[in-house]
Amino acid sequence: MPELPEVETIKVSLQPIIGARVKEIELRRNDILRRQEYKLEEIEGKRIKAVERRGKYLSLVFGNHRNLVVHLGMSGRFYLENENAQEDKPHVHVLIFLDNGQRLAFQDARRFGGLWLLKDTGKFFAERLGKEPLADDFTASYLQKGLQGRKIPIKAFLLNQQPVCGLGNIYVDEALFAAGIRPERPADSLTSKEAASLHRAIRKVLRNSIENRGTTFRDYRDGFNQKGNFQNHLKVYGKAGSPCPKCGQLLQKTIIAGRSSHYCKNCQY
DNA sequence: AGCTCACCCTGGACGC
DNA sequence: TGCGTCCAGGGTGAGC
Repeated sequence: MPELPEVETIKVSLQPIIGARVKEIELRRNDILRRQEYKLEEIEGKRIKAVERRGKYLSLVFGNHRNLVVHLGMSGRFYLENENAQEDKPHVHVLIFLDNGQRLAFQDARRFGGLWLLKDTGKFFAERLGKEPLADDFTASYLQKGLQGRKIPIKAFLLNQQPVCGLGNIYVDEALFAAGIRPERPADSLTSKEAASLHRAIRKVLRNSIENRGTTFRDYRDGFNQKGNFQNHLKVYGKAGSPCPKCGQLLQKTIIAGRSSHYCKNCQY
C-alpha cells in the first residue's frame, strides 16, 4: 500500500534518471492508461526533466506540457532495472526504455494503480488533493479549521485526500495512536489541543517512515525494487491481539470507514 | 452537501 | 494435497 513515504522514497531513488531520454515505451495493457491527453509515443525521444511527487502520485516531467503521472494503487511497483534484465515477472504492464541502458517497469498485480498522460498536472492535482502534510502550509490551525463541522470519524477524514493528502490506512492508524485519539471519534469532536497533537503525530510518523524508506507490508518496493524498513517500526497497524507498546493491553481491530483500523482502547480516547 | 458503501482486482491465508 | 472462501485497500461514483 504505497502511501506518501513510499512514493517519496521512490521519487528520491529515481532522481538519477533525470536527464535520461526515453527510447521506447512498451505498453502491454491499454486499460492501465487512465487518461490520455496526448499520445504515448509523443514522449519517446524526450528527456526526463524532473521526477516529482504529489500526495501518492508520482510524475515524470518531460516539459512542453508532457507529464507521465503514476499511481501505484495498493500493489503497484515502479522501479528501475537493466534494460536486458530477464523478463520473468508477472503483471508488468508497462516498460519504459531509457537511453542510459536502464528501463522503468510498472508492475501491478491488482491493477488498482494506473498511468495518466497529462498536459497539465496542476488542475488534475488541485481537484483531487489537499495540502501536503509535510509542507509549511499544513499547520495545526489549518487542520483544526478543517475538522470543524465534520461529523465523520477522524479516520475517514484523514483517509480523504482533499483536506490533506498522502495518508492511507497504515499511517492514519499510526498517527492516531501517536496522538492518543481513537479512530472512530467524530472529526469535529477533537479539541484544539488534540488537533495540534494529531498534526505533530502525522508529520512525525511520515518523516520517520521516509527515513526508513517506507513500509513493506507485502507488495511495496522502492525505485530499485528493494523493500522498505518501516514495517519494523509500526506500533499498531496489523498488530491486533498483540500488546500495546505503551501500556501492554491487547490492541484492538475494528472496521471504520470500511477499513480495518487498529488502536489501543487504553491509550486512545 | 455530506456521508456511506459497493466496486474494481489478485495473491495469500485459512479451513476443511 | 487441494479446493473453496475470505480478506487486504485507494479512489471513484452511485445512492441515500
